[in-house]
Amino acid sequence: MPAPSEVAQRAHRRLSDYLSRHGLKQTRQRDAILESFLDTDGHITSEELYERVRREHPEMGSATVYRTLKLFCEAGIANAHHFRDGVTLYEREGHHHEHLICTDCGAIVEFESELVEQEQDRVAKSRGFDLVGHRHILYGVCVRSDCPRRPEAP
Amino acid sequence: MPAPSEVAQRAHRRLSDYLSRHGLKQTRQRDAILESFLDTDGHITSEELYERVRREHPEMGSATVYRTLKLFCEAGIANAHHFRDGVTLYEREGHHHEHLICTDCGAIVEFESELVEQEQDRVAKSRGFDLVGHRHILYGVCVRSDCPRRPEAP
DNA sequence: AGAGGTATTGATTTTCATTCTCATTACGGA
DNA sequence: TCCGTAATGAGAATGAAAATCAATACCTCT
Ligand SMILES: [Mn+2]
Ligand SMILES: [Mn+2]
Ligand SMILES: [Zn+2]
Ligand SMILES: [Zn+2]
Repeated sequence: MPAPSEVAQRAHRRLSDYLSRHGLKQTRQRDAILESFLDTDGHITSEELYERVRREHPEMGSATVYRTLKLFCEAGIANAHHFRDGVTLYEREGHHHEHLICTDCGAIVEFESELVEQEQDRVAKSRGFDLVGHRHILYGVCVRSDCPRRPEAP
Repeated sequence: MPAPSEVAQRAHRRLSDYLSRHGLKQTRQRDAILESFLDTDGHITSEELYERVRREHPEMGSATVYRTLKLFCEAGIANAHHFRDGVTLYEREGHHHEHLICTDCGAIVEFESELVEQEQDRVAKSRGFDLVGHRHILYGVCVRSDCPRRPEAP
C-alpha cells in the first residue's frame, strides 16, 4: 500500500474545507472520485475518470463524476483545459504551467515562462484590464520517433 | 454601393485559388457566405453568420455555412477560436494577434507581443518541437463603466 | 450548346460531451 | 435517532457540429 503523499493529503483537506465552508456534504462518491483522480497523472477527461472510478465502484454514475470534477476545480484541487474542441481535460492543481501540444501524436509537454507571465501583466494593465487568468497553448510537431509528423495548423 | 476593398478582393482571390487548386467548385452559396463574412467585423459564430446570410438568401442551409467557414479557414481567409467552451468563433484572417477577454462583459480586445512570439519559439525549440501555431488568451476584468466587474477565474 | 461526371447543397438525422430532471437516498447537525 | 437538505443515479434533454443522402449545380470536354 502506497503511503498517502502529503500532496494527496493536502487535496483531501482542501476538499473538506471547501465542503464545510460551503455547507456541502462529504460523500463516499466524492471521496472515491478524489482518490482515483489523485491517482492519475497528466490530463484526463471526465469520462475516462468515470471508467477508472467505476472499476472500484460499479454503481457510480457518470453525472456524479462530471459534477464532482467541476467541484474540484472550484475547490482548487483540479484545473480544466480545452486543448481540443469539444472535450474538457482535467489535471491536478499544482505548480502553474502552460502546454505545448503535438498536433500529430497528441503528446503534451508542460512549460513555464516567467518572461511571458510578466509580459501578460504588462499587456493587460496597458489595456485597462485586471488580469485574472490566462491560457497559453503552443502547437507543434514533436521529435518522438513514433510521431506521425504531419504538420497542420491548429 | 461600397467600393470593394482591396482586402476583400484579396479574400475572393484566395478562395478562387484554393478552390481551383483543390478541384473544388465556385458556387453562389460560397460567394454569398464570403460576402457576408467579409462584411462582418470582429468575431462571429457560424450560426450568427448563417442568420446574416439568410437575410439575403433565405434558402441557404446552416450546414453549408458550417462547411464553408471551415473551408475559409483552410483557404487562409478565416480563423477559428474557442474562447468559451462549446462555441467556435470565426474572424477574418488578417494581422496576427492574441486576445484579451473580459470575464464579465465578454469584451474582446486584441493585442500583439513580439516578445512573447520570440519566447514561444525559444520554448518550443528547447523542447524539441517544430512550432506550427499557438493560442494565447488573457482573461481579465475591463474598465468599461457598464462592465459587471465580478472577477471570476476562467 | 449539350452531356456526363463530380462536387455541393439543404433538410434531416446523428453524434457526443455535458447538463438537467427528478425521484430516491445519504449526510450531518440537533 | 430525526429531520431538513444536499447528493446521487438513471435517463432525458441540450446544443454545436458532423454525417447522410437524394437532388442539384458546376465545370470540362466535345
Ligand atoms: Mn498540465
Ligand atoms: Mn481577433
Ligand atoms: Zn508528436
Ligand atoms: Zn468587461
